[in-house]
Amino acid sequence: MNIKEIESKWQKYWDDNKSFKAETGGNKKPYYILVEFPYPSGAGLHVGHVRSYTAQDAMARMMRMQGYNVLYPMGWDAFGAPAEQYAIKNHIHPKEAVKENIKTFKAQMKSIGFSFDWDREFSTTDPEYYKWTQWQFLQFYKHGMAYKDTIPVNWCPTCKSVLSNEDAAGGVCERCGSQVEQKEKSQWMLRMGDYAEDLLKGLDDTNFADRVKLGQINWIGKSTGVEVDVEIVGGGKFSIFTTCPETIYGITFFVIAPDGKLIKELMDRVENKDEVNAYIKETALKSNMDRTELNKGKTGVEVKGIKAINPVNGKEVPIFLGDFVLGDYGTGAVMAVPSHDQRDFEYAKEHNLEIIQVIDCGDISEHAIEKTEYMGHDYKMINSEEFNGMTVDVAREKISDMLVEKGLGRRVNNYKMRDWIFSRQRFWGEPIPMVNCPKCGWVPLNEEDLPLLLPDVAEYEPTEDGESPLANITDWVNCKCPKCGGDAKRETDTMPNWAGSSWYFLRFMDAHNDKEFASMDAMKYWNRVDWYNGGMEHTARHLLYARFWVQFLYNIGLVPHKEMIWTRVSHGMVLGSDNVKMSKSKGNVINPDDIVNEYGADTLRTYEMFMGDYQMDAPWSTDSLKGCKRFIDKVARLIDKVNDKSGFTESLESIQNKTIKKIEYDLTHMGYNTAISSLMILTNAYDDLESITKEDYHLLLTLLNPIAPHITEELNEMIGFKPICESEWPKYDEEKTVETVKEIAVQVNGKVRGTIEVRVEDDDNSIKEKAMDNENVKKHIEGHEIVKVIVIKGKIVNIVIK
RNA sequence: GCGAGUAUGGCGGAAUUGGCAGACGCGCUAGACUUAGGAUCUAGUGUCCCAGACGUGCAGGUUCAACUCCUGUUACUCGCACCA
Repeated sequence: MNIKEIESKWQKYWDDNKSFKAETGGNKKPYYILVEFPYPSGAGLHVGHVRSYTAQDAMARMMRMQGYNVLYPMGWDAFGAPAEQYAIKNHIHPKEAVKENIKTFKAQMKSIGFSFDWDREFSTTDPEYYKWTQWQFLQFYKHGMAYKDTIPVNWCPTCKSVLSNEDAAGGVCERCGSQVEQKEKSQWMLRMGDYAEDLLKGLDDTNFADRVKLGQINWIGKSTGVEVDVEIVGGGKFSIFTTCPETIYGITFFVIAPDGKLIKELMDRVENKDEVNAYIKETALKSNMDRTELNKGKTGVEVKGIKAINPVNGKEVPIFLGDFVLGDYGTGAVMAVPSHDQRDFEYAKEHNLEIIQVIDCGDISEHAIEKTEYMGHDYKMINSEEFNGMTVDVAREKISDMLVEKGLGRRVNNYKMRDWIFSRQRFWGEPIPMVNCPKCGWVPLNEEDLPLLLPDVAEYEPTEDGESPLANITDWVNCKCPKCGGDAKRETDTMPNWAGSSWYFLRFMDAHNDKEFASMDAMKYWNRVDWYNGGMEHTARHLLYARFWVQFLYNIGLVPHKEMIWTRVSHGMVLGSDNVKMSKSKGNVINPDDIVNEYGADTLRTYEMFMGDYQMDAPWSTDSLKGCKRFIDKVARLIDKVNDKSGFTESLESIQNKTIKKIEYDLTHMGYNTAISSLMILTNAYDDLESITKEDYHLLLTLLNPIAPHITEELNEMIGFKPICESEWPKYDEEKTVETVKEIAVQVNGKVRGTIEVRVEDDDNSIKEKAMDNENVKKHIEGHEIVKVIVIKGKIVNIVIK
């Protein structure tokens, strides 16, 4: 039989026998392994998918044999712009395109032999699924977690389309190259900002890899500081946020955001309105553009006619507009202390403003000396009235206390993470189940009327003014208000791609439930995702959205844990053989189908596990792939060496036990490459012998099976064993993993001068004697004084001489 | 700029804890078997001035012993980028 036949034979066997079906319940210990479900693009499965799916597949296959009830599901994250674009071009419904793509992806996955439980398969675009995404949105709404707000969006005047930040990179429309503008739009928002602290704390209840936790922490971006009220000369006030209250006596001006609310309020009193308005306009054009290039200098204008008062010393200072201050972070206004903030320093130089040093930490004539440089030193305060002479960290606390006591300020935390903009002006997404009634305002759909289906039409160009294509479909838009029954209009925006992927792992626990998104019983049984693998590019945003979503569901009593994902790891990319990211334009794309056809699925799987450290990027190498093919062939050829003896070959005992232990460790610690290496070593040990027993061979095949499941099942059947996927994982004997006789190195002053054979039972003294007795060692210690001899059992002997 | 990660032969990469650096594989060299070899097998393969010395980006340090720990530094990759 050739490889193709063998592979389809076993794939059919697994399908027919539902070998990998995960039942909810039972006595076995549940274990939930999850890989990120893919976006089924027209390009088909990528070799990068194969890498992580194989890794987790190997883990799943081994753990099933070890007696776990393993849930290893697969589904489709199929809403999104590419399917919509494709559909517009070809005048078909995106669901048709998605159906085709899913078919391709599924066939590809099956041809590689992943042990997914296909009975739990679903797509985020299935009405049975997005019904519950909509239902959950309604819960957000009902708990005051969803609201409408007017915020600027990227707008391409040529394409008449709203663009994502990625599509508007550099301030130019990715599709047509026109200048992107800012347009105000009313959008649905989720109050994710309220969860910042909980999302930070929740990390303690996870086992995420350190670099993943750090990514989350950085994205949340907590900073602790003081919010200070500032009076305006002649009435009025505003607040600023600072993380450096110790520098407050160094304020020489304030800067407010051109896109903030404050300047609008003050506009009546502004003397140079034209200049200020021009600057506001200029900023609007610039915002969201790649500002790096544009901000070599610090632009800004003075707001003439208005002065602010430094709350701690009553000093009157000017107010400026500056686009480096963001309207939507903190209070939209900052105090400027040019002596101790480089950005303020540059601004002051540019606009000829006063610089007052308040920390005696050296020369500031060339650049500011910032917090990172002055904190942690014993620098003393100067020019700060009663705080003069205090060290910086003492002054920091004292000044904060003083501000709070005098009612001038409050200690607060600020977060970079904002509320979640939840509206997309797209057709191919979950419709937001809200109705706008002229009498009742925004009214949620009744839960029993879900799902709110997407209309079945084939034409959906975006509207002239940037509304979602749904706005053109009047039959769909016009509806009755669920509350008063009068004429009303539906919300035409749809949800972002991130919505459906924020809870899909819960659905897998109970995929066919039509009463709930998933039953509490099923979720309690599976407990949480034990092991979640995905790309580094999703460890910040997707994971954060998913955690936020789950924490909300937990708070309203719908899921059993506040964190439903225990371990999160991320894999490296598979690069082209030229060591850069695979892309059509570079012509370095490898199609997994071609590899399966030419070399077989087992070889592809083995190679992708062997190619390098799982967590790091690795370039594709067809030569290396061929090496893995040779290895598989070698394993297959060993069948000719199988003899009639029973039991295991004695001389192999130690290496066999060691290999079992190693594979178990490696497959659960992402050491896939070294797992294969140890299997190669075992194979070579077998190959060195005249013959091996059936048991020997069966063991090797079992150990290799999680990685190369087809050929191992076939060979295993040929020697008369029942299928490996229905067998138990072998057990090793710890005592037998230790070699009784071992060769260790003898060093003299840290340099290897010889080796000796030691037995496990040898004591330090006899090892020492053996070491001193070695011919070459003798030569090196002759005539020298021996200072000491270090014996590390089973490892090394080091003789220190003078 | 900030944060994180990485750096080991010609190449991909090993080295659970500080304990013989280069496992395993690729590539390469020589040979065997062959009508043939892009099959298979055998031997070799870090560098050099080869009884020895030097070698894990670079410069120091700690230690009997450092790829591993500490200090400084360089380059590259990724993420965020005026976050007060």
